[in-house]
Amino acid sequence: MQQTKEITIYDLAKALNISPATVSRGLKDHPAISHATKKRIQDMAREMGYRSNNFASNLRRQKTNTIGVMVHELNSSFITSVLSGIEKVTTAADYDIIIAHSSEDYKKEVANASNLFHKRVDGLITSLAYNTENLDHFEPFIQKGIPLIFFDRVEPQYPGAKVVIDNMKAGYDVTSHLIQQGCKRIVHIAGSLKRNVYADRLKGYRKALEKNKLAFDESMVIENDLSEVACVEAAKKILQMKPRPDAVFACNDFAAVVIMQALTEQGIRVPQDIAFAGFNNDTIARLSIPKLTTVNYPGIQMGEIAASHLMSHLNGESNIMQTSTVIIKSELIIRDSSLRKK
Amino acid sequence: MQQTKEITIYDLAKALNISPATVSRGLKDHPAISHATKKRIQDMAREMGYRSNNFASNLRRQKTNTIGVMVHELNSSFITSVLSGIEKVTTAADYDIIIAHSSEDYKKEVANASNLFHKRVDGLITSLAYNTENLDHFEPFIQKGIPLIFFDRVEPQYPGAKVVIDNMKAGYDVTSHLIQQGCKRIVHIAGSLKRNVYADRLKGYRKALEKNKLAFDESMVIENDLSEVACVEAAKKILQMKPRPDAVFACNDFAAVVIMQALTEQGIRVPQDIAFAGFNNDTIARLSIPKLTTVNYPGIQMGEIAASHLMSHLNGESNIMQTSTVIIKSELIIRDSSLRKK
DNA sequence: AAATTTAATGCAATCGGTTACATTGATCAA
DNA sequence: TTGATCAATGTAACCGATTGCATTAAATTT
Repeated sequence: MQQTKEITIYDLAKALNISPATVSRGLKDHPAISHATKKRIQDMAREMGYRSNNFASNLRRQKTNTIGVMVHELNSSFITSVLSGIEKVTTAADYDIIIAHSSEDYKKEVANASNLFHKRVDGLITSLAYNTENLDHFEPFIQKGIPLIFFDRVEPQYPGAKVVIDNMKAGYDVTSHLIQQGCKRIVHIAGSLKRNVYADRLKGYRKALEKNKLAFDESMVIENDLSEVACVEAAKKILQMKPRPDAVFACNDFAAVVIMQALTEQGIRVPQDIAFAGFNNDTIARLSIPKLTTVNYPGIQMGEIAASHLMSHLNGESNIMQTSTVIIKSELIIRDSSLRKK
Repeated sequence: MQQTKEITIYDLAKALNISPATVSRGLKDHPAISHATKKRIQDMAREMGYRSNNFASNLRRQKTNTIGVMVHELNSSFITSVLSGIEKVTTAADYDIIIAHSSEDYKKEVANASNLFHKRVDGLITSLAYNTENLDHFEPFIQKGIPLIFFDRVEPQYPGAKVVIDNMKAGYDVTSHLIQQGCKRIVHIAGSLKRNVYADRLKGYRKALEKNKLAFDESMVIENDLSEVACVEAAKKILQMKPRPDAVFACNDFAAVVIMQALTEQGIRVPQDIAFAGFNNDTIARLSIPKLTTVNYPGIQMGEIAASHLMSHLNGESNIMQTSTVIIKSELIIRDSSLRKK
């Protein structure tokens, strides 16, 4: 608790009998400072326990070297992959990141945006919350010309930079696969259809049905918030459907596993009675019994691409507003939950 | 991209023909400012799109109103619960939090600590990484009197504030439960025994064996990093043990489920042939088949307690260095994976 | 009416780095 | 020898909000 007084470059300057300017330069390897002086400065800094004051520096430089990352949740392996992709790139470019999560809540997303804005991040990477209604909270960033890049859950109308996968194609692929396995009555569990990712997967689902001359039945699509409670509810609904569906394509792995479990408890066999497919390739997809067919989401790559676009914009090497949407490849991973033919 | 010039309190002052000091006070509801003036200031601020400069403020106040939270991973529901507990308390106290995660890597933990130190957080809440060897990287905080509070994974030697559960008791309870279910050859999957949480659970395991007059067999304890690969490896080892074990008590749910799945694939029935218990009550414990017996970790409460201790220290209401260890209650959750008797 | 208290606002120094623009002394070319 | 060039360092003005200490005017007391 001895509350050592904070050492500043002025203290170092006095101790070394040189000017604060020289100290400042010496600490950051400025070319004009002689090697000998640099060493003296750095040694003294270490000895006296100096730590630079970021605020003073940021205040003067009008730059924070920090970027904000806003996500809807932390607890999916997709999101943590994206984060690690972002971190890899930003760390290399000597930027810090501040992670904010909205717990899928629009209001909290708004609060987080405002917070990051006041923390003066140099740029922002974002995936929208489940129930985000508009992009007004990003206006301040746009006004000040702070670069913005959306990934995964994006707003189709927004004209700026986005990094996504082709959700329609992925939805199409999953559904086609189920059809190939002999399924004809496929339930689709969708998240909020306001979100591009869910709306597009539904489109892909419909397209696959059409292509295979299967009728689209509105009552086979269940839109909910993908929570455990909602999925247990959905499972009940599925049990009551007549004739019974022979496949479930859920918009994420968690939902798929919850429903799969609820049905298994009722004595339904997977995949023989009902085949299952999820989305995201979360850890749980490998740990369920049977293992879950899903779509691999290249999270790390997504994070890397988003971050490196942002970095190159900040370096003036490119303009993010001219960057069109980047679409990353995803891939279907077939596992036991949908394999009815060998 | 119009890069509007940043508005400062000086601009507001000029526009309103008053002093910057009054503007500063008016913006933060200082009692000495008249109601009318306050309103004029706040209206003008809104109109001109003013945003306060945190750096200038922090620099002047020598305080950031930000606390750092360092965790080993983000992808467990235990950790996200702790975070939400912390957020609840800090938000109410008007503090921001910066979350840093080490991906279970000591080096990254060191880097994060240094980063947060330079960001000048007013306090730090931490759970150690898997392979953290010492607490040297916290020295700077201690030197400057920045309050520090550890939770969950703590260093027993550290004399300051800690929030933990009674891991020994929890380990004892789990093991006793398995024994009650008729298990006599119980494998224990431990994480790094350098970490208190794992070492203590092992102690509890041994104590329960002793109490029930079962011999402790070193070869029944497998210490690994709890990764998927290591657990698959462990499952193989278990298969080769003769006579075959009749229970597995793993130090987290993920490990338990991975091993359970690997054994199930070999035709072993759970819980009849081998009973299972995990730890943490992660989501996956409810989604596995059979559902997993585990120990509930009161994450939210842990976060709340850690944060509120920190807040009251920062408010000068108490001294964190005098706070002894806080032990929170955990509880055994019995599910199908260990129920051999009804 | 004079003295005192209270309310509202202003002045100016301060927080600690950064950097454009000197300054100094030394080295080199002519 | 003189002027030019260069390397190394110094000077001082920022960046924007905060706050102790005035100051002024209005309200209240004596």
